[in-house]
Amino acid sequence: MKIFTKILNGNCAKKLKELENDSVDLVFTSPPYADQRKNTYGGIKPDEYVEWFLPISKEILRVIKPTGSFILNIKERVVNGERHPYVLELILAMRKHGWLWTEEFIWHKKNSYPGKWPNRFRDSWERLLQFNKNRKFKMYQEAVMVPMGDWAKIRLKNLSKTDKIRDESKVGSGFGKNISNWTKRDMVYPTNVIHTATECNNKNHSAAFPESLPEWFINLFTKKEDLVLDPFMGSGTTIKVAHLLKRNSIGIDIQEKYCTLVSTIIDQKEDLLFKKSKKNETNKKPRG
Amino acid sequence: MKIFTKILNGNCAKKLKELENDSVDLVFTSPPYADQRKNTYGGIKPDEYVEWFLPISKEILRVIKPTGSFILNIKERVVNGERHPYVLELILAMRKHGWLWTEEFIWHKKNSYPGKWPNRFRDSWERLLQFNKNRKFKMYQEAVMVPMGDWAKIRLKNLSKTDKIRDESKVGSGFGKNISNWTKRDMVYPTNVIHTATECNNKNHSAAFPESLPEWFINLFTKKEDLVLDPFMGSGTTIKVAHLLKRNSIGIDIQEKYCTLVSTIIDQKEDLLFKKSKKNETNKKPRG
DNA sequence: GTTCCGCATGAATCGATAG
DNA sequence: ACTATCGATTCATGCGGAA
Repeated sequence: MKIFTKILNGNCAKKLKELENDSVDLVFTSPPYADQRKNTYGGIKPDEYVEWFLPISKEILRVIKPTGSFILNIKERVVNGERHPYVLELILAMRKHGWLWTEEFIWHKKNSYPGKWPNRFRDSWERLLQFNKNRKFKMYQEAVMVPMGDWAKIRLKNLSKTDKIRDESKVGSGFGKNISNWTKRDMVYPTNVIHTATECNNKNHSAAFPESLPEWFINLFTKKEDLVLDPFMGSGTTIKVAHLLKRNSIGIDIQEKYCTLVSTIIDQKEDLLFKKSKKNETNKKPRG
Repeated sequence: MKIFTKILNGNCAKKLKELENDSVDLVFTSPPYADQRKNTYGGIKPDEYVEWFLPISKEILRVIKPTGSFILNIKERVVNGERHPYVLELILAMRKHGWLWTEEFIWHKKNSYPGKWPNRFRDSWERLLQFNKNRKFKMYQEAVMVPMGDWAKIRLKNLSKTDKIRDESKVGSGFGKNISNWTKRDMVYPTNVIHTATECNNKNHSAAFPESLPEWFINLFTKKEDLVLDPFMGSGTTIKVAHLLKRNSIGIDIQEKYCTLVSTIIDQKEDLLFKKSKKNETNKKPRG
């Protein structure tokens, strides 16, 4: 099984034109938010954000497979004490151009940026918007099942303490039966709220999101040898995870240094895969 | 201190006209979602939702104080496999009519039990949209401070049955010691993600949300003797909590049976307060 | 080999000050 | 009046060094 990883350096609106129609299984990306990343993307103004993003979303719509999914990680800024509506406007605009707004996952960032303001608490969540070309898309739900977590444990404990069978009728819909099934299994399906901490430990290169985020969506929407695309690659978290999970991938970034960096890392990993017998040459802490 | 609780029976668009300008400190409500509660509100169609809600939101804008807040609990339905955009359109429309969209809190319903559909996981969150008349509004942030900014941990601390279970993957390792650390540590401000278990304790009538939800916002945005309004009262959770927290309140509902029921409950509680020889201070720190 | 403490560091936001 | 920049605020996390 040979996996390819393509890194393209340039403006993604242009570079996307080089890709074929209906060829990508999953687009997972986190574009620069409005007024952020000024040094690299020129800091798109909130009022111009939709206009800036629409041409890119059109290209993504072209290159994605009818069965593919587009996950867009984005959050609106506060402007003059108010949430700026550009994300809402973007969703509506993308729908007009043919995208289906299938779902909105919530990424709950447990360690969000600190701060206290008179009118506001810390913003600790971001949107993960799912768009599709078609009502029928591929989704491998079993790939992201989780060990039965807090919910089930607490729930089961409470149930066992009180009575199991009586109260179920009120809640309805065979609640009790399902419960007993779940106790036999160890895995349950997750919900549409994902909680992960942001990684603040990278000394060399800060990633916008932790690896577990693209990992979850790559497992959910692709299988091995499928094609993953990140048109705003940045430090390459998506691409690296895709490679690790044996998915083909294409990353695009406007900054050459990121492209070089990610290429190097991917090459190193390929090397490691080859030399898998000698596992101790990594930069991991040598025990003793 | 004499607290009043007014229950109005009728269509809220009309009944709201009886209220005075700039008189309400907090509106907390959960309107019927599109296509829900067909028997009472005629099952508003998603496509007509904005049109239906706008006259009501205008009245709310009129009666709310310049320093007041409007918390709208709402979530869009899935229609034909796609999230319907009526909530997004509503936010944009309300902004055009003068509302400020200050914040979007996320209510994470932690114990909504797992479930799945072919293309969809369990939906375990809802929007709590905050709208304001003015950039300057009242917010009593200290009233909702928590020991270490995570509600889940609070819950774990309070639930002595389950105090061995940790929210995340970190198991073992002196969990009990950590608990004692939490109690020593100072109070911190929460974030804009609210975790609450969905309570299933209402025997007679299903409430849209647990009491802890309006409690949090009433504590955050009002002080004692302020006025709380819920124009879609339903089973009256908001009104009951407001009364408990010594806030004046007005509840409106189109169904007479709800109005009668809530009135009865409030009266009963007043009786209890009398007979209990006023030993009723909660463990919350009193304000004002 | 553990456990514990100290420290740096984030897709931030507000209000004040300066041009 | 409007934009641009700066300082103050604040907390979960994971690392490294120390007991």
